[in-house]
Amino acid sequence: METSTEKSILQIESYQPQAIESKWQQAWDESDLYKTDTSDTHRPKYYALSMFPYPSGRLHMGHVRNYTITDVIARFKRMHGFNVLHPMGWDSFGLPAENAAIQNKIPPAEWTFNNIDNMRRQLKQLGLAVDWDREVFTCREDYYKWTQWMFLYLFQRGLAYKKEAPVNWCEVCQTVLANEQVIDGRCWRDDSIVTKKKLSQWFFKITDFADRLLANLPKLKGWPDRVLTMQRNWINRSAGAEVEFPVEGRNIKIPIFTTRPDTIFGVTYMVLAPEHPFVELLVSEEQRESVDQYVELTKRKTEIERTATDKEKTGVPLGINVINPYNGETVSLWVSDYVLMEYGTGAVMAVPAHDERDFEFATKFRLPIKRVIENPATPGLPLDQAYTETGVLVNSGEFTKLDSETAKQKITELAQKKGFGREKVQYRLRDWLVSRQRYWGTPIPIIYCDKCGTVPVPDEDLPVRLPKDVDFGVQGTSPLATSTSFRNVPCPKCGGVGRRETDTMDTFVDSSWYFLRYIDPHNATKPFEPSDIHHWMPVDQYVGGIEHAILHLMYSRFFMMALHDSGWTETDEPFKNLLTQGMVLKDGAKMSKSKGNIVDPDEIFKEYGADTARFFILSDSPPQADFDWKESAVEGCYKFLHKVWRTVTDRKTSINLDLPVPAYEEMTGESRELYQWSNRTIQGIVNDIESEFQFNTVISKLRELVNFMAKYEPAAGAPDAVLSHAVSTLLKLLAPIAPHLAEELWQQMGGVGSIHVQTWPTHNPMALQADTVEIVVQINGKVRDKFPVASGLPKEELEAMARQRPKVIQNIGEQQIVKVIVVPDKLVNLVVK
RNA sequence: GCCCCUGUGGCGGAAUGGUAGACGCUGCAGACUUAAAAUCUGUUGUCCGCAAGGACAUGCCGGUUCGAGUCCGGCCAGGGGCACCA
Repeated sequence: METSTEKSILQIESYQPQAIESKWQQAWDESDLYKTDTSDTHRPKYYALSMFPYPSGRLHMGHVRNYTITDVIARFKRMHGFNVLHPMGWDSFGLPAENAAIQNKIPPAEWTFNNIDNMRRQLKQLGLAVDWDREVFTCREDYYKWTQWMFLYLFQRGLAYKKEAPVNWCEVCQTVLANEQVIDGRCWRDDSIVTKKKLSQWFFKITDFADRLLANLPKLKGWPDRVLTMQRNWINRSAGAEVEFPVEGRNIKIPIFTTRPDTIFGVTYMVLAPEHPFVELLVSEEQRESVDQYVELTKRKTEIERTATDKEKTGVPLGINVINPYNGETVSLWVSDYVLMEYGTGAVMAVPAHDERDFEFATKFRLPIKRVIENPATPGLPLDQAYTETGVLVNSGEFTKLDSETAKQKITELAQKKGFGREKVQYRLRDWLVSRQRYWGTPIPIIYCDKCGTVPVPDEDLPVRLPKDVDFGVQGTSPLATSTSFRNVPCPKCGGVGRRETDTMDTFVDSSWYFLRYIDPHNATKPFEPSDIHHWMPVDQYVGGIEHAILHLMYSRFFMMALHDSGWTETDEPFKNLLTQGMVLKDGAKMSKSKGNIVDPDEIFKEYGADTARFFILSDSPPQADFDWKESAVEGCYKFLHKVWRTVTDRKTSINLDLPVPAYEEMTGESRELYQWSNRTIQGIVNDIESEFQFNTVISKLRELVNFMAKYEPAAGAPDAVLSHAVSTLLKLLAPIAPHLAEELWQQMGGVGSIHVQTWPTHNPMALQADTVEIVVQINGKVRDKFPVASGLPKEELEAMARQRPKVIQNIGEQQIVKVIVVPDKLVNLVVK
């Protein structure tokens, strides 16, 4: 039986993560260890940023992974002498708070702040080196006041406007959605089918920046290719021409957009989108009934039904012709839903010979197919499908025999000269719809007045506060409309009767500038101080999920450009380097409530401690790849941290961190080898971190070092200088990943000051190479023998040694050595014939 | 259809053109223990062989090279983005 005294001694001596973690978290907090003085410009700056969380109430492993990665980077940079800014905040407006309000009768603010309190506790338990004085909350007045300011900033520059348009409506969320929030015709949030509604809504003119958003992409060298490609696809620039086709017998011209003006002599009909205003205007009396029917039918289709590519083409003629301005030919005008009103001009010239869709349509409705580009593979043969390549023009009047590229130019030039067309660049990107018919968001600071029209709320009246006297359950309109005190206000311009805009902003507006507020979070007179932004922006390393590849990352780029253009920021790109971390899986499957395979961070903290969680989540996969959470592997990490503890504390009597390291030349045997291990580890880890933060290999190198240390027998009697150096090195290298354990051992070994303000160890270049190396002997590239040798021997000597190896002699036999390749310290390859 | 990424043991994954499988997880065998836990040691790609050793192995087929997981060309498979975008 052990006595209680023995037990307590045992407890102190063994690794107790929970005890040391809360102890150090408190100590760091009290000593303001992680506060950032943003006015200190002596040290180089480093801005490490995680995508801030939505306060759902509980941290999930995706958060743990995201914030651990950023935290390790921040700590690593701090130990490298950077003045590091590593903030945290809350993307705290949004629909779930409102749903909770309806379901549980809790005010959205209360629900949100309760969640924040719990999640902040969890983040602190994770041991993040975050400056909590800079915490921002997008749902708090001191933040959304400036989101409103941003809206007005855009409004005053013509970049925020209201228009009536067919917009995406989600029946479940009871609000409109931005194009970026509709995925395959479904709502990004709840997967329900999105319908079109014609509504008057606020938009941000992101299309004004389409070219710049695209042109800057190659400059973002620190971004993953994947994300750049996604943004490029989303913006989708096409260069071509706009050409006007006059309507026969009417004084109307229909503009069309085409990327293939070289095929314009092959136009055999023209098509309008069903929503095109000219449909109503141009339809003949005979065709009116069938056209009306067709348009009506289209309206009832969902976006998914309409845009299915495998669907058979449908359409109706309008009973009127248009004239091709190039050759005077008259061709019939049709309406069909394969033409989209939102893209180009909502009208297309149809060239069935050289466009697949037109070919299909023309075949079905027996419309003429006229070839104007020669297919070199089948010259003169009838087309059985559209030939969509470029080539040499035929049947094209004066442009015949030109190649497509030249023809495009000349044909466009002619239109320009004659005034019926021009060069045009078209983007797929649409303006960003920012109105939401929801309560829990930033109110749009606009007042409508019958006399003055749309009036911005003056800056001094900001913030426009969210009212509390609202009915959350109201359908189809913003709950803000149910507050009469909110809604009815005097016009700021004339003092007459006015009424407030009752929609709130898309929460993506809130998150489009939060990284600027962190730099100057308490500024009461401006959203931020421009000179501080100049120093701190761009963000040096942004870390977050791939799901924001388009949405948040493009919106933020747009905001930055808009702010830059009036001198508010020096740079026009917010994020210099971007790391998109992979998902956290559990035994190969995505963690989800429905599968019941969620691993709760709190349980892990309780059972193993935060250091194990941090260590494990970095260990098994590189940060960009998906990560599989395996219980047995967590256990392995926990055991390793115990091993670190034992390895260091067991050798305490041999450790003196102040002891100078003897000259390398004087080291011998095991201790010389240990010193080499320490130095190789330092160099290897720095390389791993600098090449895209490969923390998984950082961890394997730490394990190798500890494995060697665990077997190392310190010199008896006096403190061991080389071992002390190894311990000091190990703890510093471990500090960013397992900050609590490293701090505790550092203090126990007599370290001065926090380990987290120590300078990162540097390697001794002399000690990187082991004293003996194994030379591989290859014959014709195949390994035939190996032998140990002192490192650094010259090539000739290695070759001579290799030639004398019995195995080599035996293997070569009668054959002649025709060539020898020697890689010093590595291999000798004998080429024989 | 267009564009991007990824293919390596039972698993996660390592490999500046130079010993493929580091480091782990799992499994197996053993030591310590009355026993268990913890810890430690060995072993763990496949096939042939008692062994020494040998052959085959990085999705497939070619090429460059003294030497290819790595570079080049062509396929195949998986994942992702865009898509009746004119």
